[in-house]
Amino acid sequence: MLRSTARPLLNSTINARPSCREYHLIKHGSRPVRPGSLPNRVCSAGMATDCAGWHLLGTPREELRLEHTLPTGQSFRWRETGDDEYIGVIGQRVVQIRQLEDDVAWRIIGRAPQAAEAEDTAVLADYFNLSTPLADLVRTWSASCDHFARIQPYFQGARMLRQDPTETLFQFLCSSNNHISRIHGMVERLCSGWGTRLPLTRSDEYGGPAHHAFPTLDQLAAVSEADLRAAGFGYRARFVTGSVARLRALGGEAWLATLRAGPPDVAVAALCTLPGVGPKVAACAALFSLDAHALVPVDVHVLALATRHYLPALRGKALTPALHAQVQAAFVARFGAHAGWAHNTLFISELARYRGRVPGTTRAEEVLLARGSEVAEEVDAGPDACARVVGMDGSDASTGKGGRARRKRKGGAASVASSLVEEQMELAPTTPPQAAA
DNA sequence: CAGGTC
DNA sequence: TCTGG
Repeated sequence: MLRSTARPLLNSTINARPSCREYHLIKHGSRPVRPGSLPNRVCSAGMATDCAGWHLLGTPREELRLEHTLPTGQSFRWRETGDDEYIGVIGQRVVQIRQLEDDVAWRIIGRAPQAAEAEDTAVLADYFNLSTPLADLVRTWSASCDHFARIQPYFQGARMLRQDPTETLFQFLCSSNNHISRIHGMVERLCSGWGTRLPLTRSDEYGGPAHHAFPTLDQLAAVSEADLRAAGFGYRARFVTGSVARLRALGGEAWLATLRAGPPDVAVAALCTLPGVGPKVAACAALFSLDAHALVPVDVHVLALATRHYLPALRGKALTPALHAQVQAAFVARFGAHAGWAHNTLFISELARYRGRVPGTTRAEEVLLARGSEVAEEVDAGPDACARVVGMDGSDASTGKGGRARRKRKGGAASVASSLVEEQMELAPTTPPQAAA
């Protein structure tokens, strides 16, 4: 399942690293990690066990930052277990992973019996999509978009994962009309309730909860709608049971995997035939698991940033399938074949927890981040360098029809102004990007 | 009260 | 139409 047939698993950076070397720069950001909290040495696959099983991924910080990749909404299978450290499940393996100053260390702490140790390195490289050089792409995106260039240094290493298709589809079935925290719980209950338990191999060092593989389609077929409602799925319970049935009729996991080889629009169309799967969920599943690197899942936040920077004429419009397509086209026109990856960095920069991280953000943008795009002109009419319509014939864009005339916001300019003050006060002190130098 | 799909 | 924040 995790075996890649479409591309080589490793890049030269990974292969070229030393087999076993000392940790030199054991730091988190600017804080040194206390001695003894990390193993003395790390090893490549197959080395002796005195290295405590740790390996280096070989990814400098421009290529992978865990905090921008694991807890930012593309997977709900990771739990933060420490400062810049996570435990999660990749396929049949329980993985402990830790951010270092200019690399990432990992080790396997549990596995199914059939998960061979010899495959560990390849499985990790595949999951983290290491054959795609993020830093090179970032340079081209920064040249194409001033807004991207400005925010990107604060969100380095926001890498797209290459997750299992079935797992990804059901994770994002849960995501519709829902928030990250709740999705996390639903996915966890799905796995612990019906997935195969993965035995720990280092139980002496780990006292946390048990870990489970994501349930197979056959295991999911045994789950009733009532089970799922009891597990807190709400009306999505029927989406899950319905999609399980339809998926099995179509050929199960193997059929889903064939979508990787075909064009992205075919994958999206196929996914949209499943109950509970619309354009957004389909784009998530395709981008996060089916190698559809150009796809952009358009939710309300992505729509907001797109109208702000690329498609001002769409301001105030509803998120219809046609609009979804327009935003998708604008992203591809600007960012190219890996537009979905570029969108990922932009999406993260919009998350509430990162608000205020980019210094010099205009007052208008702060209001927009908090309130949506409708009030932009009331506060700051300054045009952004990116705010040009891209990849459209201009039929609707030039007229602005249906755009700013319809403001359905609650509260007028006065409330905007007062919220501005609140916003400014809430802003965190401007922290420089940790690796801008 | 936010948040995609039917 | 569900439920956590």
